Amino acid sequence: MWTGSESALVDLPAKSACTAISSSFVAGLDSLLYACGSETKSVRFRKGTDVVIAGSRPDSLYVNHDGWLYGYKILHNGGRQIVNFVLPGELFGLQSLTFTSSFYSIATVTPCTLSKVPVALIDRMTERNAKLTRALLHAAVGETAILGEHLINAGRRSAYGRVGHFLLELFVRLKRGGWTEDMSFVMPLTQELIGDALGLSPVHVNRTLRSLRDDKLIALHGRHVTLCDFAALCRLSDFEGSYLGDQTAPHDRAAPAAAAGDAQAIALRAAS
Amino acid sequence: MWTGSESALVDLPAKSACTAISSSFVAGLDSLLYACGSETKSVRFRKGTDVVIAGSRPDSLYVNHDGWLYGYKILHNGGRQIVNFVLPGELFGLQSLTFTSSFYSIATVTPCTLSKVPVALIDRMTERNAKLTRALLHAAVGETAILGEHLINAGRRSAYGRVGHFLLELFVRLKRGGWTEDMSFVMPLTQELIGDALGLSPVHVNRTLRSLRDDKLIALHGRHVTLCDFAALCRLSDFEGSYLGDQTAPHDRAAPAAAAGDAQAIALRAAS
DNA sequence: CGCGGCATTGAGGCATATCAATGGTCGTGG
DNA sequence: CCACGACCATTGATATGCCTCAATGCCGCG
Repeated sequence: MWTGSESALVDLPAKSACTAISSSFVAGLDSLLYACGSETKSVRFRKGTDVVIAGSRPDSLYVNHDGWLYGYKILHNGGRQIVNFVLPGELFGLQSLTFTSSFYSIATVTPCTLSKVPVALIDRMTERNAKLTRALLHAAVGETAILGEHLINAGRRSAYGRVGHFLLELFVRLKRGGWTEDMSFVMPLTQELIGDALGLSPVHVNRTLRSLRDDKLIALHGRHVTLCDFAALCRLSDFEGSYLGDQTAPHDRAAPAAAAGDAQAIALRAAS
Repeated sequence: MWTGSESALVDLPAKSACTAISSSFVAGLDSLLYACGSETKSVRFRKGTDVVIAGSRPDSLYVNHDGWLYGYKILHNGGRQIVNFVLPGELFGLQSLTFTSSFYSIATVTPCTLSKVPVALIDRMTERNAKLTRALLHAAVGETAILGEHLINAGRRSAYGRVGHFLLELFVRLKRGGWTEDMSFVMPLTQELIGDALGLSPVHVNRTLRSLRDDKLIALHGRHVTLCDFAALCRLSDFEGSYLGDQTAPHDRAAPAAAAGDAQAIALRAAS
């Protein structure tokens, strides 16, 4: 077992917020933030606090610069289901554009710096600015792709497959923003959180992680996760990452010069 | 057991396609269909056929007029997960706007009349028409809400709760389009399809339906489902239908004259 | 009339949940 | 610097919800 200090790991490694935002697959959003800086507030939250409460009237869309959050719902039998994690550089709260109340609570896992954009502002801008609206549309569609994959996870995969798939997805999403190092990353989640995301009990998450470790597929050192055999993990969990990346809009496909990695630049242009 | 002829049930009751479409919560789309009728093709599919194949390059967005379809994915262990059902008056294929390949196959349950709108056309229109783009955005966000609820279903509810929740959701979604009668509706699904949607085996779906029937919560007569105790069903399955309806956009909330039921008219105006 | 698809029911097995106990690590305060 | 408490990971033992296999019967259709 790894025994070094972990204090530096709870607060994620420092990175330029700018890098984190622009690497988001909804990168168009940072143009938005610049365009209306006066109405957009930067806010900080400590770890373990609720940013949005289920049932309340939502009034903002958020860009998460550097922390981890999760959206969840409590059932009346006491169970909790985590619907999605919000990683550094990703946004959340799109539902506030369409619905009059929040379905999920959103809580922080780590300390977070968030940009808070009033819905009213977004609403005003989308009336005129079709390109911004398109960027938001792509973000929403990207979210459906991720949720669909989570549904497949919970519905039809074994615990082994679920945990494997989960780690692979985190890795790919973090890699986009440069939050990985080689084949490893920092995961500030408890096994209970993982269980609530995958529909497993915390002790079974523990046993499953142990199996993955015994099978030399992953390595754990404190909060550091290393994927030792990426290909084998993909195989056992039916992971096929295209639902995460490859965010090239149809009209961009026509321009062969635009490589997949340019999605960021494209979205930037789109929201100008 | 109900023994009447079922031939009329497999082909769902005839209704004006126009009614069906405009009752969709993405009602803005029918304006689109009118606006560019020449490029939009109306197509028919027999029951049990694939409309979209997973992995292929998607080139169209579809409006489903009168049938039932489902989106699914096959895992390499042979399992199938159904991600969503497409009911009469709903649209599908939004992912083609953002991704270069389809993640799911889409198949028909019943005969279907579909309007097929080329992505290129949508793409051209969304460049200029912010209101259409907003309608699509709202459709996409609505889809995330439904998928999130399905995830909660598969992850944290018992079989009993899942089936109950599933029937309630179908009822509410069908009711929007006028496809219900009192507390009952026609459900052209096999128990195997239900199982693949909920992450259950077909035999367990059968036993669960029997329990619900024994408990006088539902009644089944052939393909007719009747909800005998709506309130009790909601309680046991944590059902709270606001994630389905209530699709009032933020800027519409400001106008108190716009009741929830006017969402249709609003979207119509929006895409004009 | 026979065949195929689907619902139904029983029996037994397995994956995962639940309950319970232990120990490690960290933060806090004396 | 040490003692304490909170939180989390870990492991064992037991319980159970759901799955799998298997057989039967119903119904519609060719």
